Amino acid sequence: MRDQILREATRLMAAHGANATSVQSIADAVGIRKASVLYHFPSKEALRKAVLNELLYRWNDVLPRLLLAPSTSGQDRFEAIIFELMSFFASEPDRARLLVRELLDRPEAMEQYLKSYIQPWLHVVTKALDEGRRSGVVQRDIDPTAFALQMTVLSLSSIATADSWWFLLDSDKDTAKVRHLTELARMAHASLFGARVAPNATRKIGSFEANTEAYDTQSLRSIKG
Amino acid sequence: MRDQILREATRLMAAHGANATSVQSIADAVGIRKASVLYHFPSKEALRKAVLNELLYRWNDVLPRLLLAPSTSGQDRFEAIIFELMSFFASEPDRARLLVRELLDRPEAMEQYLKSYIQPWLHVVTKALDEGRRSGVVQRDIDPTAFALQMTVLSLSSIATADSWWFLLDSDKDTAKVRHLTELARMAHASLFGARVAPNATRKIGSFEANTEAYDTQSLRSIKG
DNA sequence: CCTACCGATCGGTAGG
DNA sequence: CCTACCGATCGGTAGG
Repeated sequence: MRDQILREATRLMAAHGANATSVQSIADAVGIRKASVLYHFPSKEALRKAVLNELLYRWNDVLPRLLLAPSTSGQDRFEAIIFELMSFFASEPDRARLLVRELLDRPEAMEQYLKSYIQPWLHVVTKALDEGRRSGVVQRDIDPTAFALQMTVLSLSSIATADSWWFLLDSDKDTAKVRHLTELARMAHASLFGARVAPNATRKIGSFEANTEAYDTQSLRSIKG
Repeated sequence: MRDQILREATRLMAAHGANATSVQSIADAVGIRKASVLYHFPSKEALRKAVLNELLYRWNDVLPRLLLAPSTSGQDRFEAIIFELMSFFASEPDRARLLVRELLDRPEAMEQYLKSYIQPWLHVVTKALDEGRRSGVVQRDIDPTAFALQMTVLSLSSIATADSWWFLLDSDKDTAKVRHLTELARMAHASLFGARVAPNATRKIGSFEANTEAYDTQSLRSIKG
């Protein structure tokens, strides 16, 4: 039951914001009384924090795959990191929406979360980018930390707001999503390496198309690569 | 008085969201009674729409400079468009915050706004990028419409959420802002043209530093180029 | 632009 | 996990 409350709270808070989500609306979605929700979570604030912690806990599932990977400065490594980043949000857009809302609603409170969850990851990526820059693989005039942050914000927020503007991209929602993620990956590649997309990048982008099925909870028709 | 209400409403709704901003809090900020706010604007919904329309009206100030410019496909033109885009949000971050919130809160209602205000602009930029691509100035594998959308979303949302994460970039807020905008411009350039930053791009980036003073309403110390 | 007031809903509690 | 209830605040109105 606790999990069910958490799931509905995540969905509603991602859609309308934590402030605009009443405890009553969560209770209705679960099918219980409001007082019962407040039995599992002592206050609405506690529920909000639980939702955010659950989200960041999932981030810890994906982090090790990035941090423990060998610290080479090859293109493959950077492609993999960007792929994981995009997949994390694309596979569960509510995460993206919730995070953007928290960044807007509680900037000072998010600092400690970013320090715990993003700072270490950012440090490793910055180091790898610096190496790549010295060895000439990565563009010389890049600002490694700023680049990593921008790519994170771009993945996060473009997926969070996609429901509003995908129609500008294509009348078919699935096609729009593929074009959205493909161009995102291309921009990341070009920003890092400058030149045209390498063969292996095309392979990576291809896997987005397979991954797109998990982009939304709605059932999506199969997409051909 | 109407303008004063509109100004405080914009500020509060950008900071906390329209749903979380009470008419009472706006009245308090202006220094009048709640009923007096509802004399100038018949309902909270009308006030919210007035705030959004005011914002989009300002967008119409910047649009002509982009649409009426000669439709060449040179690098200068693209640099100029991206500069206007970034300046529009950087000079008034409340705009960015408000727009991101609206995109999240009312995706279906935003469609008509995007159709009126973004679609025509997007069409022109797409055409120019297509020309540039054919003439070899712009990267061949670019998706023009998706690229223009991504750059808009990136400028918009990175400025909207910057208060949360600028400390990850630099302990000095002004320095962080300059690095943020400079890397944003570099990414746009590299995504478009692939190679290193051209001399004229450096000039453009330089003007961001002057522009940064308007980044925030807080007083900022002078930044050296 | 104000005072005074409306019903509805808010987060939360008592008590079982 | 429920019923029943709390004071506070919500958007909005009547009437001046």
